[in-house]
Amino acid sequence: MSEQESYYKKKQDPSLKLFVVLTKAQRSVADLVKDDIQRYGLNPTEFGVLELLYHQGEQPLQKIGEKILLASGSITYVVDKLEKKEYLERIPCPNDRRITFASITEKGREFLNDIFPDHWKQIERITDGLTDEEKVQAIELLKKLGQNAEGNQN
Amino acid sequence: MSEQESYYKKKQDPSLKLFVVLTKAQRSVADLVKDDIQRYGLNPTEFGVLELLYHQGEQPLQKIGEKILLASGSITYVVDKLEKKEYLERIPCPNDRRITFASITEKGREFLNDIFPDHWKQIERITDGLTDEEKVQAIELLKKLGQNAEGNQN
DNA sequence: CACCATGAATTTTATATTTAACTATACCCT
DNA sequence: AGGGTATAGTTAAATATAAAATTCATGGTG
Repeated sequence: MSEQESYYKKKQDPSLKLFVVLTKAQRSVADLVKDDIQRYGLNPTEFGVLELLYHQGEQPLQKIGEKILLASGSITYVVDKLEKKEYLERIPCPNDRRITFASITEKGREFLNDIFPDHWKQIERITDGLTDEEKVQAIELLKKLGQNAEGNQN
Repeated sequence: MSEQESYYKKKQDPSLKLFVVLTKAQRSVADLVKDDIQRYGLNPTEFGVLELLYHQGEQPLQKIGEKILLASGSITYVVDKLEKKEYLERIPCPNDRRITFASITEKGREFLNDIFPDHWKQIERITDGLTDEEKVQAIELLKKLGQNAEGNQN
């Protein structure tokens, strides 16, 4: 089989196609969500950290890294930025002096309360290419795909 | 409705859930593909550019940026790197001296021919959480989602 | 108790990417 | 032809992220 034939055959392959289409869709969606978030003066990472603290309460920096998938050095960096904006504060752990908690401030909480409604509306708009039934389908498939891929990490 | 209730209600919302799950799945998959590509000494962007030239022939740098969604400054950067590795060369356009083409070299072509088979195998492995039928379903849904989101960019 | 392996956070360094400013060329248009 | 405007690519600066080295604290074990 020639190079060209081999390529055209491969382009039909569901695995490869899925990878390409997953990449593009996520990129398109993420770019629009990013535009939305930037209007509020945050980038998606900062927003993600703040959201985490809002919903799950104060966390050791370490844990934040695990949940948001960010290297420890990067955590220090974004927590610094959020602290400068006064949306969170560092709280030393009394029992274990190696540990520092990050905790959302009242200002941070109010900030999120202010922007959530419109933010959610934007996400609905951005994803309105699919009906609710299709979204549920997509969620199931993506969950399966993602969980399996994670498990493969060795 | 309290903040907490509002949050828990929102967590059920298919749009928001879809966004979260799309982000995570893509991240898991992309990380593994990245590991695969790095074994060959490239990062995903370099790989993407090279693949584009392999499949679609020489391109004005400008066009590469449009197709890969990369700012013009970044194009210069990755094309420089690929040129240093001798996987591509710059070719000035004779008709329009503003334009420079990037063209894959023989070395670059051989390189991709060497790695494609295993690369495809890896992608199959990474996506094997879904059956072929599910992949086809997911492709349709993601295509629809992505195209619609792109259209929203105004 | 003293030592050492581990773990958490920071610091530093490297890499990737975007944005903005700049240069050169081409096109238009009267 | 000349002047204005748009386009391609590069350069430089700013930002984001990852990777590696460093510091400090803890807990276990000989």
